[in-house]
Amino acid sequence: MPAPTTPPPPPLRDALLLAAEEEVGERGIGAVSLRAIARRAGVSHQAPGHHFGDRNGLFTALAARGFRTLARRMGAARRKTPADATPAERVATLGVGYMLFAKQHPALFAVMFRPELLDADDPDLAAARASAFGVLFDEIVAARATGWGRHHSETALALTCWSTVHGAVTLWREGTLETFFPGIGDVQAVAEMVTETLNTGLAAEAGDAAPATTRRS
Amino acid sequence: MPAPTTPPPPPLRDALLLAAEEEVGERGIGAVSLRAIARRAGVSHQAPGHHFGDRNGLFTALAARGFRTLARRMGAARRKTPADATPAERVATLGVGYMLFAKQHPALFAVMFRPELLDADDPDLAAARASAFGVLFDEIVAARATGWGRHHSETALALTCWSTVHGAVTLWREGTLETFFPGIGDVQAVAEMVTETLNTGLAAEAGDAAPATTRRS
DNA sequence: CCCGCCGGCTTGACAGTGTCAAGCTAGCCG
DNA sequence: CGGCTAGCTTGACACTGTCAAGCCGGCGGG
Repeated sequence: MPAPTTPPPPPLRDALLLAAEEEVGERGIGAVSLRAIARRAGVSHQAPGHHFGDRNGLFTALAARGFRTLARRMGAARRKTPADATPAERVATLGVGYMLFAKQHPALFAVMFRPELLDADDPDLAAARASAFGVLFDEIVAARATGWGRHHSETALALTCWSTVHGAVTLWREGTLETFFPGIGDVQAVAEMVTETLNTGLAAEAGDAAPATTRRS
Repeated sequence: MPAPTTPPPPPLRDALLLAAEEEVGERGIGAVSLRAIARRAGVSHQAPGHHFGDRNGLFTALAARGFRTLARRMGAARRKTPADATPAERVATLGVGYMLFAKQHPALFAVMFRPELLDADDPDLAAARASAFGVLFDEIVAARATGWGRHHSETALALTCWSTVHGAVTLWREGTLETFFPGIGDVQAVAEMVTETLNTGLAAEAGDAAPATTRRS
């Protein structure tokens, strides 16, 4: 009874998703068409429609795949952080991982947060998205249990951290950051800057003589 | 010599931009077409092309208009803050204004940050965008001069604040926030939550007995 | 053995799209 | 009065997403 419900998925499905990712990466999300994807995969113009129903169906499947690899990537990043890392560092590592993912898989990231391309109520997409977010949320809950950000609700912490990295990488992708902060550098630099600023706290410094620092060394 | 370079712009231009905004608001950014905009404005299918060159030309003009009203709105919000407000409050007010703008003008906001719809090197768009960002940046520089966030560069502060509010409102618009934080409330509530969390500082609390607070009362 | 069926994919058609090219018309200047 | 130009229309074309029907090879039951 390995998988009576899902017989081995036809390889064409995966080939189409791969072709879609490549096409988005080359032409850009605004100029991609189902027919071009089909051409790239070497099949008929309607093959995507056959497998995914319609346009949104294909992009939904692609986004779900994106959320799954994001979850995997963040999980791996978390596992690789040294055991003696501070809670702030652990959360920051996850944030940097989030932003690096967006750089390494621009086509996936472009689709994942474009609601008009997605079936909002697709259960597979919802599950994939939840699993990715769960990695972040679990880490924040664990960090808060050690005192980090303990004066805020878990909701407020997760919301703010996620918003910051998501906003930063979104603006970076558009080239907006490079326009307003010339020479600001790569995503890595941007990521470290925002995570450090967020972690250190702003208002607290106005009254303190020494800044509360994030790094141990 | 009032305006020898720009003769009074034909009213149809404005009518088309208005029709475009309405159309985006109703059908959504993904389903809007030049022909539908022309129909709504009661003109021929090629009138938009005549005035704006092509699809991106129209959306670029619309985005520029959006950045101008955003700049105006943030300027007004800044002028309305009480004279005895703390620097942190002044910056937070601007952030909340940014997010409220996105709620009140969803169609404009949708176009403003969608690079594949815009002519990246349009000077009018660049100027409008810079003026909006300038309001935020000036406020942050002024706040930092009083000690707020003084251990960070102006770049780091502006980048982090902007990223946070931009990310929060982006995620909110997609409905993602309501999915993961059910009952989190309106943009206003989200905005106050992230600005307060950002202002208070996280890591600082791990070592301090009392939280560094943002509010005076 | 053969016949029908069914999943996987193709072919054909259609309305709708963005854009190029040419045409129209009203108002102005000489 | 003749021609020019700005502002808009009309016509055409290639391309898109999607609906409908068709093809075909392998499988199970008689």
